[in-house]
Amino acid sequence: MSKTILLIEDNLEMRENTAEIIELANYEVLTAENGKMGVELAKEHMPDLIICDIMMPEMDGYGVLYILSKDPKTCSIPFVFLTAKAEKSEFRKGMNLGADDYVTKPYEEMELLSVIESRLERSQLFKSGYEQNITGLSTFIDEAKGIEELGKLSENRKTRTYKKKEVVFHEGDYAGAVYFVNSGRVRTYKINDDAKEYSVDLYGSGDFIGYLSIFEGEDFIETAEAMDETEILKIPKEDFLELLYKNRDVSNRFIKMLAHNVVEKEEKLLNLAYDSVRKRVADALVSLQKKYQENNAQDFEIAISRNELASIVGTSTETVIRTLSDFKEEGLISIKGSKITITKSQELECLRF
Amino acid sequence: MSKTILLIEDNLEMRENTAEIIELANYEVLTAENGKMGVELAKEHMPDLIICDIMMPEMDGYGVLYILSKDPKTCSIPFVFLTAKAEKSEFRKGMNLGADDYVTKPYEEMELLSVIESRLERSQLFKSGYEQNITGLSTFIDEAKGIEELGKLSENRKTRTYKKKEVVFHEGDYAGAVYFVNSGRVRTYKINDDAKEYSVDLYGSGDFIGYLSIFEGEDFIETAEAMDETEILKIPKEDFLELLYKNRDVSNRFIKMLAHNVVEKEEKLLNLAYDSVRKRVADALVSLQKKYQENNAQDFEIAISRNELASIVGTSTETVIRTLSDFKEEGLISIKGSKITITKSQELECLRF
DNA sequence: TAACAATCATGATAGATGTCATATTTGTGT
DNA sequence: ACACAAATATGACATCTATCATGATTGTTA
Repeated sequence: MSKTILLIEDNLEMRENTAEIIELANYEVLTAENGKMGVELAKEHMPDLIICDIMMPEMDGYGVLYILSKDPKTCSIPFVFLTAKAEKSEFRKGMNLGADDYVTKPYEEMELLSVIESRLERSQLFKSGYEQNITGLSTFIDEAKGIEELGKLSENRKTRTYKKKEVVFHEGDYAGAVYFVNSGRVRTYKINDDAKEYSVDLYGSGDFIGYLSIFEGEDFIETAEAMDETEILKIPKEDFLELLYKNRDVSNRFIKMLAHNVVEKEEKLLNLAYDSVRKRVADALVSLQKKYQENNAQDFEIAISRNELASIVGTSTETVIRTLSDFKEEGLISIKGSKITITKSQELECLRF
Repeated sequence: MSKTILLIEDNLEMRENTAEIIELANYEVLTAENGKMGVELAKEHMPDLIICDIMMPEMDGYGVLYILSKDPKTCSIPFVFLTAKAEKSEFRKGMNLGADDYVTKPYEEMELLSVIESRLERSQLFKSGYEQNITGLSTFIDEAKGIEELGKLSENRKTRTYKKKEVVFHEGDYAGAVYFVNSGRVRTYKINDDAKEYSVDLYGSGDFIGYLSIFEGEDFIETAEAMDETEILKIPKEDFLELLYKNRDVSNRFIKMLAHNVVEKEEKLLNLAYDSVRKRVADALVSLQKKYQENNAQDFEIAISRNELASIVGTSTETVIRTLSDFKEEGLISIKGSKITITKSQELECLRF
């Protein structure tokens, strides 16, 4: 699906010219002839990028940026100024307001297009999980492969392959890097005083791991373990933080992602406190399916050991096994070896007792 | 300790002039007369900021930036180009390489100094992001309090007083504002299908409430209820977001706080999954004391109903009451009416069974 | 393919916690 | 100070879950 770009520009000729260029590059273009209309269109259509003139009647470009960056819905849309004002003071004013980039008129086609492309790619990086309707555990990056910025990060770096059950990092290890999953699955868990594991999060391809520890202190606060044969890229924390802080839209997406993560955990706490194991197992199965099923493939098999499932649900392995047996008898799932297939997802999802 | 700035500039007069200006602003200055020397000095002294000319013999500014940004040691040093080339193409080339800013010659003193200052400030924030220790949620606010902007927020606004048990906002209400606790205590809770409450968070004076909902959607995702007579300030979400986004400092702290919040919830999940009610009640008491005891006052009484305590622990009221009775018999706490005083905090904290 | 280890499955049982009932105490308002 | 509602305390019992034991199945490796 092609990206939508909102162009706000008062000059008719300029607007049509620019729109044409962008359309030729296969983007969808929305145009607005003044700031007010621009803001309205932005809120209504949620474009992937906004290009905006500064000098305009009704409302100037600074005003547009100001308004849009105060709304959590629109604050993380990349914003590029397009203007004849090449003067320093103007440049500084725009950047201070939080513009992501600046293109001065007259521009060359290539210049404009390269700015568009690089901004879109960057913002793609931190698409937050809930925007993509992923339930379950935090996926805050998707389609990360092939993205320029990340490409830069991974240049000259080796990916390493971890075997099933191999530990990526241990709780207490020095947290000098975050990890990026290229393929496979990883789970992170914490261990309590009785040596029981609780799975804190699950990750798939396109996810960063270990970023929380970076904000908490020197060391990793959890253990990460490959669930399959998994390919992982190691990224020094400096690089990660640079990527994170460099752009307004990226860091705003990160804030959203973290906020969503908190909410998700709170939800889990509520479930863990009062829901029966039966319901929690059902929830875990459904969210595992949603998380790892690709393109809604039919007959998706959930590949997870009873032990790992138990650590997600927060109960003993035997209890999980018993519950699965019950589900099987009731025809809600089918079991082939250690693989689980959900047969009645509707019923499983709505399970009350 | 004053910051060190590395100035790389081939023109003698320009170099001395600029160095003088920077020194007058109380920074320490290192100077290099060409790119090669600049790189060496940078690696040796690790300055806090680098100002670099573009056109130079031996190695030009782009080369310096390229080399330094490949080295993990030096890649996070803010890098500012200082140059006569005001042309767009040059500007873009530098920014694409990862320069943080651009100052064109001839510059005014104020311009240069303001760029230096803002870049140093910003890089300082990156550091604090993961190098500083943060203990609680309210720390964000404690620090924010000192920030001018927050003062402005509360000016000209009325506070409202809520009675004990009065609801500040309901789950499902439109989230058009966040709330700021001036005095008193507030708890937020969610309700599950069986109408059981789980206390998601506790707040005291100096805390913001309801900010998570703003990032999640239109409505509040939880209910907030005063635990005492409580004075609360209502802040429109636009104002809150302005405070948050306008200022790099604040948004950086906010990220830190959110990350910490996630970790805290994960910790709670681990406890809730495997710890006995006994241990969870003990933990809750200790953390309640830590949260609301002012200046380590002696004989601090925890004022909380058994019902509220149960919703924090995630268990039934009766079970909490039984556990408290046990603690009382064992001499760990004393109970006066509904008030609880911890008498052996050491033992309570280290409780295993 | 056979052998072996790991995982899965199930039974028996004890302990922890939830639920309902009821008595006692506390707090509040008049 | 009194009355009444609300909160706290305790008992009896049912239910859920963990634990330990043991057998069945699966998956892996030589």
